Amino acid sequence: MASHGVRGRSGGRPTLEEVAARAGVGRGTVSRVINGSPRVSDATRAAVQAAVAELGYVPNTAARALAANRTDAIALVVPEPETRFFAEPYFSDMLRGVGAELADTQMQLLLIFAGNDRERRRLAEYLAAHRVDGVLLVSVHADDPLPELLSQLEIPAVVSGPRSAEETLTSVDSDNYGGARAAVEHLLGRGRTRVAHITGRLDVYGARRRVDGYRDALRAAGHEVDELLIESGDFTEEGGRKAMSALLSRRPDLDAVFAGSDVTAAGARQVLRESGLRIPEDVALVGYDDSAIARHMDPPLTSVRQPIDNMGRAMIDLLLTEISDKRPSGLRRGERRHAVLPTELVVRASS
Amino acid sequence: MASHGVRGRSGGRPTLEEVAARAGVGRGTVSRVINGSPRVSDATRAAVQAAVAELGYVPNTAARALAANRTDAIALVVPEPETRFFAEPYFSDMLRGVGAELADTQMQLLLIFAGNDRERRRLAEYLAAHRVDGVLLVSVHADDPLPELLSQLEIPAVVSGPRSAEETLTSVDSDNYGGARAAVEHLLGRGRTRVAHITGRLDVYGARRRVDGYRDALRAAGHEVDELLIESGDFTEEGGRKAMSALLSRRPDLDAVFAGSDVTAAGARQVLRESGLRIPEDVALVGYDDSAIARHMDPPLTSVRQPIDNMGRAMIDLLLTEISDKRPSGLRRGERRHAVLPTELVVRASS
DNA sequence: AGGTACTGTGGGAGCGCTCCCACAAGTGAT
DNA sequence: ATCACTTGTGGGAGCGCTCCCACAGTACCT
Repeated sequence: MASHGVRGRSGGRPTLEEVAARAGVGRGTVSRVINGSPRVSDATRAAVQAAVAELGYVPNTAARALAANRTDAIALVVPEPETRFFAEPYFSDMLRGVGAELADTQMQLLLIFAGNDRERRRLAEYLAAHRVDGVLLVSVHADDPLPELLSQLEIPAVVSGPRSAEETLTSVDSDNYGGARAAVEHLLGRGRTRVAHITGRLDVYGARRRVDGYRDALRAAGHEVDELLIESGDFTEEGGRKAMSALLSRRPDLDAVFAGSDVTAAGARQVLRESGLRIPEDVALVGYDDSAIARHMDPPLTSVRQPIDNMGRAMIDLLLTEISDKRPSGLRRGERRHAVLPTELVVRASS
Repeated sequence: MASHGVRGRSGGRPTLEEVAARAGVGRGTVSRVINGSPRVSDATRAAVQAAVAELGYVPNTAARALAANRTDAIALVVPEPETRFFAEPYFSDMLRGVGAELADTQMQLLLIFAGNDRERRRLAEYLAAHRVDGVLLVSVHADDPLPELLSQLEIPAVVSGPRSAEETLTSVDSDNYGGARAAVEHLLGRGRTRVAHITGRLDVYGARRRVDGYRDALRAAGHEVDELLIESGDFTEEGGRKAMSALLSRRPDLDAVFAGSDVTAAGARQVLRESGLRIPEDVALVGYDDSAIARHMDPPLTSVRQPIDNMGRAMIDLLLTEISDKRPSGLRRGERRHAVLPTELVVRASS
């Protein structure tokens, strides 16, 4: 009878029960101490902590997860192939912020790629098994079924880069509107009067917000918006080249360009050079993202920096709130939250 | 009484018991089907599978982990800061291999950085809590306490790049000896007779093996080893420059250089150029790693490619075997294993 | 006929925790 | 003295699974 279920005993690790015995208290009390409940007297707490230290007690995560119905893990879902993940600094910055914010939590971060169908199916299973308490979604496409799945499964989730102004998921974004506005105001402040804009992909909400910022900056400064100075791009270098050519043929007298991304700006720069225009003497150029390209361009590119790591931190913040809001059975506190973080204009030689 | 412990019920997910009831069998039988035990009749299996499908049953990982004393998760531990992880293609290649090999398993991969003391402490706690069934260690330093901790906790582990010929952990490595030997034989085959070698950091086992390969290739071809043609480097570009200068001053008549890494080769190349020596006409150059540098160098660099993604696959393979060897209580089958994967010489214009 | 073996199955016990009810003891208002 | 709280504590029940023992049924030897 004594030697009945010695089977598992997970490598002889001490259990809550043993700690309780050692400290001369009940199981519940040890649990309370471990979980930081305030309803424990100081003396008892000290005794329990001593026992924990002596025995080298470490809670069994699986048992906790089973009893409490939570996993203490959250997933960072990257809906891109791994290659892109490594190539774009966006993700590593994001990961850094997320990691930092999570460091003094006991939450575990899982990195999950969902770049192809197979991986997406696996992710769906994973979520169906409720193996995480919450999900961080970086850059979702407008038609992605994932958000729907998440709310169906009632899994808390936070998305970076909302899909629209009516985003249903809690979201974190940088201030695209404000960033664009600051960029244009900077150009106007430098005495430029005919500021063009090469947009990003307009099915991306953030790109549309940048256009809004561009327009409002002009209006606020008393200029009227010349639609011929707006040309849509797609975030790529090639798109930047095409758009720049179009703009130059329509408005050869333009004296500044605000590009939707640094890469786009790089494309625009090529065309400007080929047209014999000097940067910034003839045409000032401003990009967006403040990526490595911006720093290494000739001349160095003025650009709008997004606080990506802080976005990561904010995402964790919101997610943890959602998770704990959900915990006390049923009733949900707080509304859908949308955090918008300020951007910063980094002025360099191109403007 | 009926509504007693409805508390958790994890979002109303069906349980094993419910599947059993639906299929008209016992709990044990369902468990057997789920876990692919062969001791189930075909008819019963079909009935259970139908019930599983109808109910949309997904096993509860926590319960399984608790009962079976395993986690179905393994950790990929990167003993470097995150920045390095993103910067070096080594890790992304490794991750790709690991991911691919794990794809048709139900094992979950955790990526854990242990670049600073804080992270290392966190990792230690993590391992102490036995939150993973096994650990993949990529590139351990000779004095790292991690291997010791792992064997103390009896956690299966596989390391890439053994620390010595007596590595105690199961290891996977590429054939440094063979790769070096092939490189040197290639140079000799091209008619070079005075082949120098700039080594890697000699506290790294793989670098020492490359020196062995270099020596043996020369001897096998009937040359004797000229110690003045060997200069130690440290895998860096600066180290390559210094070593090359030293070699040139000692042996101005050398006609080939085998460098310990592509980066080292890049350093050597600079010095050769500055000395007015042409590559490959005057001096042939071969690197190691076949990194992006090699392809983009002028002239493109002949280099030894390591099958990093396959190393990742092999590591998973070995780790899974260790884990399952450990499972059936106590007795360990098989010895410490050391896999060595073949390298490939990629010939380009520099030799 | 009796043994011995194997196949397939049901279900008890137990994994280590959290949750919550019960209850003792103390505190203050009535 | 009584009631009503509050604070601190113990421990039962239960989370959903796996493991393993027990046992019925069948098959194949002596």
